[in-house]
Amino acid sequence: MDRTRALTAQNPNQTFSLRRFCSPPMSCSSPSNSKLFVGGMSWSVDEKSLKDAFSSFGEVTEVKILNDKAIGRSSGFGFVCFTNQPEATSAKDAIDGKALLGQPLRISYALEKVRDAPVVVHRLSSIGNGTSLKQ
DNA sequence: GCTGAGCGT
Repeated sequence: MDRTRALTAQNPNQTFSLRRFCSPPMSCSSPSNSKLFVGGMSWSVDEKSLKDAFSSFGEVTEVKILNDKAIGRSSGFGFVCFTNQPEATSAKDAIDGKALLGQPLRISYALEKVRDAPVVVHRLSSIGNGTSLKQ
């Protein structure tokens, strides 16, 4: 009669796979190009280290590491450009989550930062409107 | 022997 275990609606042993399911490229994974954003690495990582780590998965054509803005801390995030997208994706999926110099790295697709002006007016050569007939 | 999110001239 005595149930040693009360049938509670919740089982303490039921582990819910509450893992991050933001993996599917349906959220914000819009790899415009083989540009990858590397961050979360130690503030002592160099470009050659990242390039060496990324070049192991593909040919890295662009490697850039930026430094902080105000405090001027060591560089903690950077950008890596591959010659191909599959290589970048492979490297991202491979290095992303790993630890470099003892710190976990965070790799994501870099935002297409246009260094040119966001507005391309390129001058309007339609001033005369074509029919400049002045009667 | 520092401090840990974010996207570059």
